[in-house]
Order: sequence, then structure tokens, then C-alpha cells
Amino acid sequence: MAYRKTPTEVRRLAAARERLVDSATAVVAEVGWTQASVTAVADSAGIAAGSVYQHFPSKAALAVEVFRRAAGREVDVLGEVLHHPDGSPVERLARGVEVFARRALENRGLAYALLAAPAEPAVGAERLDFRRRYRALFTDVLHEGMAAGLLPAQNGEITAAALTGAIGEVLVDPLGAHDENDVDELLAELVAMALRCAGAPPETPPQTPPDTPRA
Amino acid sequence: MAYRKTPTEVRRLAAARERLVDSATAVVAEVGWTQASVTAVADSAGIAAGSVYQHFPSKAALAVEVFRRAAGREVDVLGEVLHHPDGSPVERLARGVEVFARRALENRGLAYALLAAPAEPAVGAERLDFRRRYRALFTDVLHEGMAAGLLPAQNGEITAAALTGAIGEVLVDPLGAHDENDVDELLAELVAMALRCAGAPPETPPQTPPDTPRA
DNA sequence: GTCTATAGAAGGATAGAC
DNA sequence: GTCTATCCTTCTATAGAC
Repeated sequence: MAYRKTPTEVRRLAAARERLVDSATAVVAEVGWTQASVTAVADSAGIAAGSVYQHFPSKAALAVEVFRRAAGREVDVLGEVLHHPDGSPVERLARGVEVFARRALENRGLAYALLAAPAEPAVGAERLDFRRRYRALFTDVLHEGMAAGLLPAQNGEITAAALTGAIGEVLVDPLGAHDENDVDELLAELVAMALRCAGAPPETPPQTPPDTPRA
Repeated sequence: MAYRKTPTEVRRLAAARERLVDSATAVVAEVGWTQASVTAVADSAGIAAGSVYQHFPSKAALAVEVFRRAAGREVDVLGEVLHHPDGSPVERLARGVEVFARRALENRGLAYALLAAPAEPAVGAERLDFRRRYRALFTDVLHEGMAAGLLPAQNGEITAAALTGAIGEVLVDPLGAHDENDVDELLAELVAMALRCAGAPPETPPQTPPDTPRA
């Protein structure tokens, strides 16, 4: 090691840290927070257990970083779908819910860890913070939908919180189950529930003739 | 003490344990899980810190007991309201949501601890278990509503999970805020959201004249 | 006299203050 | 970086019930 870190050293350290976070994420996705011991994570990253503490002051700090990275990706994806320039607010809401749920079901272990798995209080605090971000994203789209006359008058923040909680809770059981029975049906039901929750009329109303071609 | 515990002793011990659980519940409601130290709880119960371990093998076990008692009361109350002999399934659902939320808002500290506050993994596992019970209660009422033709066809278990998650998440922020601004409006919005989520038509449709006095 | 719940202090670990 | 304070837990002596 050098007295003053060279750019090469800095990059090498950052890369090692990245590998550590990635490995820890993989371990958490596979065995959950409680089973993800420091030694298991270090083994997965190919370093000694003690070396973990060169990059993070505690196991909890590493867990928080793992959570932030993974949850941040989902917030980004959901934000992009919800704020996409094309489509009505209601269409974007439906698509956002579907994309979020599909991604969760494609990486069940990680999604379960992020959404529901019992974890130390530091991770729990992070969970609360990220749920706030999901609520903010939904709030925007709901307000757009109300402004466009597509959604009935409602308290957007309350419905946004409801959607956040509802989607997470609906996914808990399917994420726990290891068999993928009827993912498409689940997604359809979930999206339908979300649209009902927001007050969007059913897409194909049986009684009313579709005289308005552009909903 | 005696070779064999007398009934008096057994009762005295059970009472001491009850006092401990009650005191711990009060402390948790006031300062949260993380700040509820063994010494603080023991002081509140009027016993020494070490004596806690005569009743519970660990702090986590006491925390789990506190959670079970408090959450169990709410499950019981919700179950009674949802399964009440009077009223349509939709009316009972609305009333259940309102009662649940009102009780939470009347004991904010405890409700926050039960619903959202970061806690040790043992309590987190208990949370998952109790959410399953809430879902089961809602599932029954939703199926009743569908059978009675009051709710559209839907996957009852998914909507029940959605309601469970939605109600909890909506309450998180109001429970954290210490000022009680517009509890009635919050309750009205929450109930309206829950009914939308279940697919119940709005209670006072603007077009249709209210020719049916008893809904 | 014997046994056990309790109180109080000590132990080991950890987090925060300086 | 060190040091203190506090945390959970264990241990020991006491006191009270049989």
C-alpha cells in the first residue's frame, strides 16, 4: 500500500467494494438477511471475513448498502415507466404495476428480502424510506390522472400509499412460494386491483357502449 | 418457596408476568422497539432488569409476546366487526376498515410499533404471521360480497392481501405525525379507497336518485 | 431446613462522544 | 482513535414461602 492512494489503487478498492456488494446481494437473495452471515458473504466475494470491515464499518452498514442498491434500481425502473412520455396516466399506472411485479417475480429471493423478509432495524428503517419514494411516484401519476379526468377525485397521497402497500403485500405470498403457478393471472389480477383502487373504470365495461374511442 | 408451587404462587407469578408484558407494551408504545431497553421496561414494571429473565429467556422473546398480545387484540376486534351478523358484507368491510384505523389512530405509538417501526427480525417474523391473519379475515368478507353479488368477480385472496397492505401503509404517515389533523377526513378517504379496491360501487352515485333508503 | 424468585452488580460487547 | 456509556445477559447473595 502507498502513503497516498494512487488512482489505480482507488479504482481497485472501489471495484473490490462493488464485488462485495454484488456478492452480498446474491447471498441475501438466496438465503435471506438472517442467514447471510459475514463469512458467507465474504466467501462468496472471495475475500476473508475480516476484509469485509475494510469496506464497511459493520455488517448492518453492508446490509443497508445492499438494500439501497437493489431497492434504488426498482424505484428508478418504476419511475421511468410511470413518467414515460407515452400513454395516459392510467395506462402508465397499469404498466408500472405490471413491470414492478414482473421484475419482483423474476428475482423472487431478492424481492422478498426487499419487501417483507424480517431484517435488522437498520434495514427496516431503509424500507420505510424507500416506501416513501414509491408513494411519491404513484402520487404524481394519480394527480395526473385526476387532472386528465381519468380518475375520480381522491386524496392522491392516500391512494398512493395504498397502492404501495397493496402491491407489496400481494406479492409476499407468491414470492415466498417457489413454484411459479400462473404468473400471468396474478399480474392481471394485481393490475386490475390497482386500477380499481385508483378508481379507474374497468377497461371493458359490459353495459356502457364504448362511444369514447380514446379513454 | 415450596417444593411444589402452590396455587397462590402460580397466580402470583402469572400476575408478575402479565404486569411485565403490560409495562413493556406501554414502553414500546411510547419510545418504540429500539429504545425499549430491558432496564427501561423493568423499571416501568417495578422489578430489576435481571428479573425479566425469570419470565422470558431473552429480550426478543418478550418483544414477541408484546407484539402477539397487542396484534392479537386487533385481529380479534377486526374479526368481530367483519363477521358481525348485521349488515351487508360491503358495509361490514367498510366498518371494519374504519374501526381498525380509528383504533390505530387512538393508540398511535403502539399502532406504529405494530405496523411499521423497524424491529428485530423475531418481531418482523411475527408481523408477517399476523398480516396473514388479517388477509384471511378480509378474504372471507370479500367472498361473501361476491356471493351476494355486491362485489365484482375477483381473486379474493389477492384483494384481501391488497387491503391488508394498503390500510397499513396508509396509516404509517398519520401514525408518525403527532398532530391529529383531520382524522375524520383520513378515515373517509381510507374507507372509500378500500371500497374502490374491492370493487364496491360508490355509496352515493350522483346520477341515480336514492330510491332505496336502506342500502 | 430447603428451594426458588428477586435484586443488584458484574461481564462482555457495542455504539456514540470527544 | 480512544474512551465512556449503555446495552443485554449472567451470576451471586438474599429473602421469603413452604
